[in-house]
Amino acid sequence: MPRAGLTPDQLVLVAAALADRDGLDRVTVSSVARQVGVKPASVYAHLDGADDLLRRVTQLALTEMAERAADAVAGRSGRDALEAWAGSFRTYAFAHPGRYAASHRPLGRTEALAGAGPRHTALSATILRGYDVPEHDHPHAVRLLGSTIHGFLDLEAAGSFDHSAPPAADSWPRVVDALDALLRTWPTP
Amino acid sequence: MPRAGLTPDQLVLVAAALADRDGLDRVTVSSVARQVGVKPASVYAHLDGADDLLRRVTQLALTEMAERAADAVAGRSGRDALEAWAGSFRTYAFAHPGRYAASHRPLGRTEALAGAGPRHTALSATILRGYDVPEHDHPHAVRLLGSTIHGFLDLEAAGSFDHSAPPAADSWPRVVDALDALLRTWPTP
DNA sequence: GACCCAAACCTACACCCTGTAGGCAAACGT
DNA sequence: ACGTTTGCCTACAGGGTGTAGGTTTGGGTC
Repeated sequence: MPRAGLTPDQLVLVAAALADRDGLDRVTVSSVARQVGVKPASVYAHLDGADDLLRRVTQLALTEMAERAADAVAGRSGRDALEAWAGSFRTYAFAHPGRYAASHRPLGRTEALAGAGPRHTALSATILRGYDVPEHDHPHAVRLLGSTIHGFLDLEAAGSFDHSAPPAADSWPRVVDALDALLRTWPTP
Repeated sequence: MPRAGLTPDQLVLVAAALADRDGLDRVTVSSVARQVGVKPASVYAHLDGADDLLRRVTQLALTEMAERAADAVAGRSGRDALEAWAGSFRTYAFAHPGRYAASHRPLGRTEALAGAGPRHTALSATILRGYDVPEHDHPHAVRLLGSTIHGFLDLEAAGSFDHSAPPAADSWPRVVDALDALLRTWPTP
């Protein structure tokens, strides 16, 4: 019986590919083992079980999204930056639906702070720098942006927009428009 | 062995209660059977398996949410209506986290149209009636509202706001403010 | 009131996934 | 060449899904 030469990172990449192809719920220790031609028990030597596997896929997705978002924002500001930033998430969600779904899984405080979380925070701050939102409202504005973008992509992926016209793709630019308008005329109570 | 007198609706209520108490992922044919004091196989006489069970919980949640939202909006308009409408979802999400999670599960076209979907659509239309959004932009506006509210509640439930100040509850009114402002000054490209 | 039948619930089973224990063999260092 | 470590294995326990087929229960019928 030849050795497959497994590594945790390789297994995580396989799991991510499987998530994108078959859906996140089909990612199991067994399916990953099958995919790499190994028995399930062997996987446990490299990963701490199913939870650990999924947590790592989540981290991978968050990291990849932060990279792509940073690339998209680079050299842009204001509305351009917002559009590119939001668009990078949508592109990623389409290209990697399983990874994107994984990115929503709750993480512990430690993992969240150790992973790509801070990079996402920094990127949001970059976006806001192009607008006149008061400093102390930044957390609210960041949460608003995150909520709207996440909500839209989540509902779009779930097919919630499929039952009414027009196509979801038509609404996306309007949603980005709306967020831009909102940041330009940020309401203070 | 006395009869338990199971009905599909009763099993779905048990499943919903289980979802709220233990999390949606703990809702299985087996756990529901255990809860009502019956063997798993017996449940299959009343439901078409795990998928059917979860689909029915989804429908239940959507229906309950439509009812509460309708109650909240009744007699209000404009900003008041928006606030009450959005608030009803948040209240529901807190009171019934498992049901709320179930409400996100994708439904087939037929089920979506047969269930509470149209009632939610009608309610959204009621909200928009209090603002001057052009008729042909209504779908976009509805999607924006839905995306932001769903996104916020989803991220809040996942604990994504727990790692930064201030508490998520502080951001909620600001998000509703923002949506109100947006609908009042709806941007047309 | 006895009887019959359909429904409700059961046992038993096959299959898949998780996770642990312990075995064998390949690769590595000396 | 020879241990030792490491990688992958088999075997198994435990739990979930779903099916097949048996048994009991309770309501309708005469």
